Amino acid sequence: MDPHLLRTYVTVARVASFSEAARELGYTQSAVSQHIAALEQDLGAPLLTRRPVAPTAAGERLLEHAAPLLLRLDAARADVVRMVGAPEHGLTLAATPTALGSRTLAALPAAGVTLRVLAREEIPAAVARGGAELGLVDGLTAPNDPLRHPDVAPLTTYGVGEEPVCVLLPETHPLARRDGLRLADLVDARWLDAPDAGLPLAHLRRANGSGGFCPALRYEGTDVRTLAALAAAGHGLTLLPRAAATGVPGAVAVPLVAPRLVHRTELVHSGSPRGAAAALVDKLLERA
Amino acid sequence: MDPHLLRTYVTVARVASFSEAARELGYTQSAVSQHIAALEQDLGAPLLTRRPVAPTAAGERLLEHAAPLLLRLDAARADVVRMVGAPEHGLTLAATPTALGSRTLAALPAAGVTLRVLAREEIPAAVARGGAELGLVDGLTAPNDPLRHPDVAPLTTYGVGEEPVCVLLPETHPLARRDGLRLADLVDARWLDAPDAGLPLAHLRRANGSGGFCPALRYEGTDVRTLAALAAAGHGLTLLPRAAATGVPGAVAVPLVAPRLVHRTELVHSGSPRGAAAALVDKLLERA
DNA sequence: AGCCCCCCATCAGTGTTGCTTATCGAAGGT
DNA sequence: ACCTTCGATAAGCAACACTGATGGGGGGCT
Repeated sequence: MDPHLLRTYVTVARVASFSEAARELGYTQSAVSQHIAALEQDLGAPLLTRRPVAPTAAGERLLEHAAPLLLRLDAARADVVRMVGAPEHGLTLAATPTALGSRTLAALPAAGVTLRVLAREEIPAAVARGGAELGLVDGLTAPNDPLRHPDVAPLTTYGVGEEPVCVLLPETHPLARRDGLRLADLVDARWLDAPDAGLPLAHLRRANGSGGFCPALRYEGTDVRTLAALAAAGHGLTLLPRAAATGVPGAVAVPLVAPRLVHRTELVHSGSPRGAAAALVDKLLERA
Repeated sequence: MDPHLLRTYVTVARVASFSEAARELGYTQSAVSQHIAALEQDLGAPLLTRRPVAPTAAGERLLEHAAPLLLRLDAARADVVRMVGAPEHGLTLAATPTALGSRTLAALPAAGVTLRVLAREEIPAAVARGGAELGLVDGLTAPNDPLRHPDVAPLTTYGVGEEPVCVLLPETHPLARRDGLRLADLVDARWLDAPDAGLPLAHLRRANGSGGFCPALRYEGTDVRTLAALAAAGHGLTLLPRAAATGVPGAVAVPLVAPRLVHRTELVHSGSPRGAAAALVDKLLERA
């Protein structure tokens, strides 16, 4: 179970080709073939069908393990190297679009910041790997409940703020005049599924304890304005933190009153931040 | 960052000796020395001080990563091998002592079961490694909230039951006549700290949102009767699920009424259980 | 059908790696 | 001051991992 073997295995599984994987990894096709054979012999079972190349049942299982494993490996090396190497000057911050409130933006230092907008699940990974010193993740929870992050590595998280959640509806929507909405009444509505820009429907399903919330349109970008425009145009409802939901032309933001959910954003970093990262952490926390 | 190097590194750090680690791993002292040197060169920093052998700051950091990493590696191999190998006949169940309610015990098949009582945090690891097919973990949460497990591997968990929580007090205790107790009133009481037998104080601190709950006596065994006897003898309070707290001679069990916490037990397994394990899972879930 | 091409498996060869044995310098105990 | 113990280093050897070449089997195109 050498990590190298695992790495070639996942690439082979991804590109569904030995030769292509070899090219990608800079090996010969022969080496890749031997890697897979070694893994299969080690585990005592075929992992891939050949022609077409596709994971077997055991292979699927291994895939589930391999990705987080390799991620953790990268995270470990990055974490140790980071605390050894010189504190770089630039500061990279990975965040979801909805996690970037005005307070956060105001706290950023004037220069030398790289802001990287990523999908929600990629942020802990990016911070762990060292692609970003700090991460801002948001999500839906009960007040004061921490978010659930994929546990990719030993990361530290702090809550940096909670905000009410609103449903964004077109002005013409029959419910647009309400003062507050109950989630249970919206189970059968048409929803936008925008896991990277808005708040994921999966959080809603979990909060509501049941299924429903079938998506009418799926938006795969990370641009909140587009998402809001989609909602205003009547393509479906979406949830946004209040600040992001107000002032959208053609749409109104109605607070969600039941269940009691908040839009919570958390700061995540690995180990002990240094330099500009540490300063930003302090700045964000002192007012939290 | 070969796992072999990592493994020798953690053993060296554990036993604080190159030579001793070499003996334990079946290497020569020279090999161990080279392993550590390779790691240090790879990461670009010393990981251990020599004479005495102790981890440096970077080494400490690496240690935090290494243990879960190696665990996941074992878990991956065990998981794949498990679904390939023949379904063994015996069934091994790992559980905390307080997770074993009468309902669970009644559901066990008549023969061929190995029951392994472990500390709370070891159970997910044991299930992941394949040391047990199934695990039963318990803990304190808000009603219907899932427990938080250390995320050692992709494991599946189901709730199998929730039960009221009681404070176990000596009969002579001034609060023993109460119908219910509030946690906030007990912050400054003397508590037993029995992380493996009872319910960990850390859960309490988290639920109560603050510190306090300083332990008067620490009990490191896994025997609930002893723990109850300690409480009855006045060495400190402890929390137990109602079933385990009732009928203790010399002690009374008073329900905890605020905050609303329940003793929740969850069934954890990895992948798809087969044979006797699958039967037990069904049996436990159908009545949940 | 026949042909060709692409893909994966296998084999032999080779450079590198990883472990062992042997030896040295340094620190601590007696 | 001696001896023991511990970790670092050097040299040698065996196993390993990768390369390049070759072979067999399918699918697609004509």
